[in-house]
Amino acid sequence: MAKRMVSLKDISKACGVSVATVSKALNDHSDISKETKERVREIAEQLGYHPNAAAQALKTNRTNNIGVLFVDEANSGLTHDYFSHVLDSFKKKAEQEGFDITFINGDKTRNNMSYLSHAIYRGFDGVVIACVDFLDPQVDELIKSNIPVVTIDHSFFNRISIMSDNIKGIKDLVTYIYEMGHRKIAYVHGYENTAVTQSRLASFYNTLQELGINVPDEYIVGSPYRDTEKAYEATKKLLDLPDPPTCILYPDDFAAFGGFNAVRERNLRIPEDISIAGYDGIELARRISPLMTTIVQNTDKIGRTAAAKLIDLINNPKGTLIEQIVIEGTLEKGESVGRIETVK
Amino acid sequence: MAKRMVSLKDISKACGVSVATVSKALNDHSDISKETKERVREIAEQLGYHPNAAAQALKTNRTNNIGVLFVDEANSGLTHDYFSHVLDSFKKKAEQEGFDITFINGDKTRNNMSYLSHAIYRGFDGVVIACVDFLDPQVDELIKSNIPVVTIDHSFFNRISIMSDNIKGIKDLVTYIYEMGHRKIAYVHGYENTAVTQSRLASFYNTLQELGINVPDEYIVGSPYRDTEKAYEATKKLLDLPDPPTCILYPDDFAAFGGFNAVRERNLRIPEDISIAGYDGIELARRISPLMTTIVQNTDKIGRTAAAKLIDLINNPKGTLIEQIVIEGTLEKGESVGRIETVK
DNA sequence: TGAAAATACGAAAACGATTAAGTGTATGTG
DNA sequence: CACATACACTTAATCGTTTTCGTATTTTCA
Repeated sequence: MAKRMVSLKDISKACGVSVATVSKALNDHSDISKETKERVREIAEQLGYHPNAAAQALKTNRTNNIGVLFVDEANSGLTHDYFSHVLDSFKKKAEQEGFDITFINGDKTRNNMSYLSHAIYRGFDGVVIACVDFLDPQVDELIKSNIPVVTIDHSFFNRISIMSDNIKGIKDLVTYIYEMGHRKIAYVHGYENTAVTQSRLASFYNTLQELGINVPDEYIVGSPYRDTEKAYEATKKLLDLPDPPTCILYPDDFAAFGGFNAVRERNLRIPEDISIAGYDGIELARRISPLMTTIVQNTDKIGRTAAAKLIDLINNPKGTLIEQIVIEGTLEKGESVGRIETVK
Repeated sequence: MAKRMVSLKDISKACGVSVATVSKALNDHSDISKETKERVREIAEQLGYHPNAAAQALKTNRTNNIGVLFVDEANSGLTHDYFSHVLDSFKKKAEQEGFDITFINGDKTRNNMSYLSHAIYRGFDGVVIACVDFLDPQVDELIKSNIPVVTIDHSFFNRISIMSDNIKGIKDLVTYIYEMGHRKIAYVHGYENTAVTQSRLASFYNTLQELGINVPDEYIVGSPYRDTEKAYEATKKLLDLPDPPTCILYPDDFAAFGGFNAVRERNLRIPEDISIAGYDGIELARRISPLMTTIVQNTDKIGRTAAAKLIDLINNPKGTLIEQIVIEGTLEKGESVGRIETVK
């Protein structure tokens, strides 16, 4: 950064017009003649001019930069399969619209900045939040600020949120499992402090109730998201039950692989002896045989919609309607849930 | 962003001192009295002051922002397991040092900005490049610019680069396989236009030669990185050979799972009937049984080192020595390579 | 032809921060 | 007591843009 940048002033000198004119020419204002515009642009090109984002931001209060807050409990936002896909899609859409993406973090080095402080400091035009502990007061502070915000997988009063359709997802999954003949269905669910878990669990109960099936309490166990080890242990307990389930649902595909391990350890076959279903539809789940029965999240649409809505809100702070958008996943039948005789 | 920010001027008024004094107080300059500093800080806090990154950047030519260029052939830098881990580690280290992370992209909306233009526009203090087509002229332009650069997994004359140790990785892996009794070892390698592939392939040949084993040409086949399907097909061909290998290496764990599929389809057991080895050590490879025999990349160290070196270079543009740093992975023995009788 | 309107450009302030140089006061020194 | 030094500030310029308000020139049209 040692080299001085070429600025409007340099172009102005080279062109013999004022700085104001150069600025307007480059921004295609209507009060500059065609000839001048062309000349200015040409010289700008020759001189290797690049606008200075900082100066622009300072003057216009617009950074064309979106802050991203992605922190999960394991502190691995980026390596989280589901969220990295969502983020990737978000990023693509945002870039198409001329926005850059910068991560928000609670800066420890400076004045121990809060998320909000950081966002203000960087002057983000808007912020997308996902995969965080929504109970964190810092997150709350950010959400309640007057920076345009979109949240993913958690809804807030008076904010735009994009949610994957967990109700329908679980319903589709359970219904399919039911149709395959299963009546003894267990659910290793993620921990319940999140909206996601709550809706899935509710949907699980509702769907089975509608189907006229009752679920023994011991079929419902908690295990952290993305934890193969805990899922493995939970699975063994389920298999040891006097009346074990014929099919087990997991919080996500990762955890479901833990289930695979437990089942194989018992020398049981999937899906002949026991059926397993995941959630999310991560790449490997759809590649490793037996192909996982799962709900494939539409991460692409989630990310894209989040970006579109946020940008909409940025450009139109008053006119954009606050809504909660739900995006459906699709059932991937796979091979890990098998058809069984309905004994009943 | 409608609200006007509280600026130094506001503090200055409230404190009854000049703006300069406020600035210096906040930056802990030595020519401000202790009492004034405290008073200024207190009032700044009360007023909810946040520095303005744009103004600071404009004045100081420092953004405390690092640009990240991550684009792979599938255009999915973020969802790429290995790189997302490296990036995550890079990000953590950079944040610790007070830097933010912003993605570089070839902006289509503005003047079809090149990577370099984008970097200049945003005034990145430095740039990290990985996972890209290093033959792309735009990448070349960026690397040759006078912006501090660190590259990952590709080395350039006169630039700092961080590379995972592919030579040693393959050597360790092959040696282990040899020690397990295997003499007929095939290698489904990634495509050869990258430095990574070249060193691995070279190391494969060298190691086996040192061990006194010769490799039939038909044991060496190319297949894209992270492509289970192609690896699956390649594996079937290898298994159909008149004298099939007893162990197959893959470009990465993803591809190795493709091998798993092919092997299982033939009703062969891993590792009793055939052995398989991956590369990278992705999470699932170390969780799904049979545990994959693989080289676990030290993504944490790679990312951390890249960040440390880049920041070093930023703070010390002349004094930092240009070097190529190689970071070793570790052999994960796993269960997918079995011991066999050496028939010879 | 003369006034109004359109056209093309410029001057200057402003955004929020940093910093070199200058100013006035208190303290120390011989 | 005179002078140098240290201390604690302030003044003012500056970073690169944008934008409001003028102004000078040309065009339009009754």
